[in-house]
Amino acid sequence: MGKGAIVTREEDFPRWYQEVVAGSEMADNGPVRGTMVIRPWGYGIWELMQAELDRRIKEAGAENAYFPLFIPEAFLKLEAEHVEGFAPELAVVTHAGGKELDEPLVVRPTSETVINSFFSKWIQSHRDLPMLLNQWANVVRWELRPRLFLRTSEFLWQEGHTAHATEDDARVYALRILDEVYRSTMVDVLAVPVLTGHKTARERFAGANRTWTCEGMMGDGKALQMGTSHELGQNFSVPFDITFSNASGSLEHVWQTSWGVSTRLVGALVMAHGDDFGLRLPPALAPAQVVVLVVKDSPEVGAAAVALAGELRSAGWRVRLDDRTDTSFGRRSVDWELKGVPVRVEVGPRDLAEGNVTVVNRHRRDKQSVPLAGVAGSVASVLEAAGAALLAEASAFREAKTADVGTLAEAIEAGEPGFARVRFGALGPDGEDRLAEHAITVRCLQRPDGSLAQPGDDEEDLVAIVGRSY
RNA sequence: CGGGCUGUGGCGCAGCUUGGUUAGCGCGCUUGACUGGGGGUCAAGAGGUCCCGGGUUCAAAUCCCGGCAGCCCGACCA
Repeated sequence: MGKGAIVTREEDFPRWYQEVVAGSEMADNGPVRGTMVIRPWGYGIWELMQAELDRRIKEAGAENAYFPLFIPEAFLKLEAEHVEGFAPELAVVTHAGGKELDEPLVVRPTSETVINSFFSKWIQSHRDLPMLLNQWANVVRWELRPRLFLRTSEFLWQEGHTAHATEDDARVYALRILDEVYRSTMVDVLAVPVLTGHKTARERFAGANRTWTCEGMMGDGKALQMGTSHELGQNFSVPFDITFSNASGSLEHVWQTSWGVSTRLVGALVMAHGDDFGLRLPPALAPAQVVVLVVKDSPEVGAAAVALAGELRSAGWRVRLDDRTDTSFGRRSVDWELKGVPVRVEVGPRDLAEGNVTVVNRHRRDKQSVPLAGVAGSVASVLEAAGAALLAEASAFREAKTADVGTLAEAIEAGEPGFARVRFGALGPDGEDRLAEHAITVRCLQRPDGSLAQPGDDEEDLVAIVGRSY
């Protein structure tokens, strides 16, 4: 890969990605196409992201559990829309134990059906509600056209599944997850601004009454659905017979939600913040926040680098010491730049002779000479400002690429390179079909002020955010 | 399943129109030297069933026929 490999241009994105976070095996894994390989650096980013999500999920009251990978085919068929939505992308096991199975087993594409089969046993009384479960697992969807991280045939995710006594409870919880877990992680941790809203009937999850979504804009102006939270109504509780005795002793079906985000978020992070020189990581998600680089080997330089790394570590930062002087300095510094490490501290004989080191800010790509005693402070100020700076940059970018329009034709024009905001009713009855002819979809619906739709709202009066998507 | 396109060392490609010595180039890899403040320079070297099968020809990576594989754009989607 030469200089100027870009993530902000779609066609260069996968190659770029592979070098830093992914293996090169995705499209080259024999018959198992489009599965996922994540290199250690990328997985380190995922682990940090996962910890942030997991903490918020627990704060929202859900507990982690684990359910089977294999699902009897009959389970999926219980909910008609659900099976119809997933049928084409199912991987099915027909043989096991050396013989053909009586009933094929589906490798889970999502776990509503297995989990609900347990909910029906576990839930008896209103005292069992709400039941709030989450599972970290990998799922398989045989995608027609996989794309590294953004749409792999196998992916790691978290899927939450809940059961509530009333429709209102379920909706409130779905929205709580959307805001306090998803939006919060995306904005505050990934530093990626998102629009929240709900999907049109055409775009929503198979089996949901309402799908809430977080939509981000990537560096090429395309949208990425970064997470969803569904109100499932009683669509699963009726066929799976999940009932409870209410306070007055009569039997009712539960109201449910499900919600998930995946390793796609790693893709979102790269696509939203990457520049011509590689990844740019918000410090919260950087496996190494600072790398101390030995420019050229000498006893003084080596000792100073070790001391600095120790000092920064005890200040609480994740620090890597790079003293591999058998590799050229240029190579190593470009490596860390490509990986997106927010700060590099370069210790070389020339600076050191004057009592200085060089502190490089990856996001802004500027460097300054700093006295040894001031390094900790200088590093801290870069790291503390970096997340907000990335968020501000991405927000400004999205705003610049978003147009308010009044007609379908204008929405198509503005939706090609970015987003268009248009009154949903203005698109007309076949509006979504017309948009689709230009590979444009309604990403979400919101109230004109950007807030979430409320139960009584007339959909025609909501604003549609339209654009091209991954 | 529609619409474009491509198969040539590990990766990316040129060569094919107009057949002709030993199939080139960049990156990567190995060894050595000089280096080291931005994927450094120089030298030497390893690595090829030109996707497969058949045909035309004195001669095929190149032309013809038939296969196979893969990619991109759409439909599906966290």
